[in-house]
Amino acid sequence: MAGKKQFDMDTALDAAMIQFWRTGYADTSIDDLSRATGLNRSSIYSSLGDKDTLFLRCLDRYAAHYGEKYDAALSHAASEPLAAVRAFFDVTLERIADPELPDGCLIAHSAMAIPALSPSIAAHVKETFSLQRLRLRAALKSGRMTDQDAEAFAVHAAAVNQSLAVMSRAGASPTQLLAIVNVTIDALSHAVHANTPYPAATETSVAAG
Amino acid sequence: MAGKKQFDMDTALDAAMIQFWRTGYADTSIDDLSRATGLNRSSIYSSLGDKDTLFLRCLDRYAAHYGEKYDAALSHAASEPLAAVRAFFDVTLERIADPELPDGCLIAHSAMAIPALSPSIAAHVKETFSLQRLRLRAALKSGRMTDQDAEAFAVHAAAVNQSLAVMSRAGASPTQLLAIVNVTIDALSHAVHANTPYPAATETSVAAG
DNA sequence: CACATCTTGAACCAATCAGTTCAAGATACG
DNA sequence: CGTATCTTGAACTGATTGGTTCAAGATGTG
Repeated sequence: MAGKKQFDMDTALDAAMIQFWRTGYADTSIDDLSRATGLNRSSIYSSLGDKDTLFLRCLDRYAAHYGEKYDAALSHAASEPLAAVRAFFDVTLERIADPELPDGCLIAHSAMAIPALSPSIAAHVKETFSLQRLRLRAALKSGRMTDQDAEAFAVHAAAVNQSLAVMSRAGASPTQLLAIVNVTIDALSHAVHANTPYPAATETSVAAG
Repeated sequence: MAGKKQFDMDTALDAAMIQFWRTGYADTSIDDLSRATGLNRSSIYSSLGDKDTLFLRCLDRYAAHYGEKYDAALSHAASEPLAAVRAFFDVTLERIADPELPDGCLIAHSAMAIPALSPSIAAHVKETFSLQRLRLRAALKSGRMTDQDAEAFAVHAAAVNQSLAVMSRAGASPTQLLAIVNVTIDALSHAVHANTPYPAATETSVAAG
């Protein structure tokens, strides 16, 4: 088989990304990637680059793909901040619930491995984390929230969001993951209502159904 | 050098634990452990066991050491639930702030790596996570909190607690880590006060100083 | 058919991995 | 001193790592 493009680049990159996502940088060998993509060992090097280059591409691909989804979820934060943050978390919860995809999170896993990763990859991971926080902060600011509260809730929500990845790997049930999120949403609800001229504070239980 | 004990077992185990803690199971070689403990390669095998055995011992050591600290922090949860949970998080925050110790968290890192770990180690990690949740749940139940809320806040607090490890590795500042915790404490405060016969609800800002 | 292009598999390299073995040396005790 | 006990360093095995090279074969185009 040769002549012209023998494989779909997007499909191959997705397969590599999912492999890194599932087992992380350290526990993924070139042979694993070869098996996952269906590409030959030498084809990977010629088409996808060496391990570090490929990992960076997968990192960017992951960040871009879910970054778009997070952005879309938060897009109506100005009018409906609570629903927007709820939608934000739903992106992660649905991803975890999808049996086609690994649980965990490529970015969180990479962050944990930073002391063992190359400086350039580590910088990339930190950048991605920072972007997530800024994404949330901008959304919360666009809603009715003070700068201070937006800053605090943004970093909190970013932390809780990636904690879902760890908890899912540790065996937490979908119900428990939802409970984790609900506490945060509830806290956000109080903060939002505190800044609202209308005193609309209906106490809702935080426990997950 | 021979005759009788040439090294302190506790010191060696601590050194091995810290090495695993810093770089995780996959990125820690026997040579790394040899360097970290100061013990010879063959001494590690004869005294500390093979890599899996040693890792399990370090996992248990870590869980026991910080488990005690978490228990102590939560011990006065019945009378002061808010302060107890605050103290619980402080155990983690102080550990992260300690320059002698790695940031991150051995358990969280191991949980992330579960798909690549042996089943017995994976089970051990999940067990440790479960224990942490139960520890928090018991403490919250001993305070003025419904079973439902205690369950929800327990899993939320466990998630937020380990998220601090990931966020610290991702470059979050101590101020940001505190902000993450403050949102949770604030949410807990609302839930506790909601169940209190006295309506003592002073709205405190969630932003970290 | 012939040529150029691309992919493939396999062989190969040096480094590192976990794990074992063992003679040499240092100590404690009789 | 002599002997038993323990630790040590180093050598070694076999497997795996990331990475490279290249001849063979399959394809599209002229």
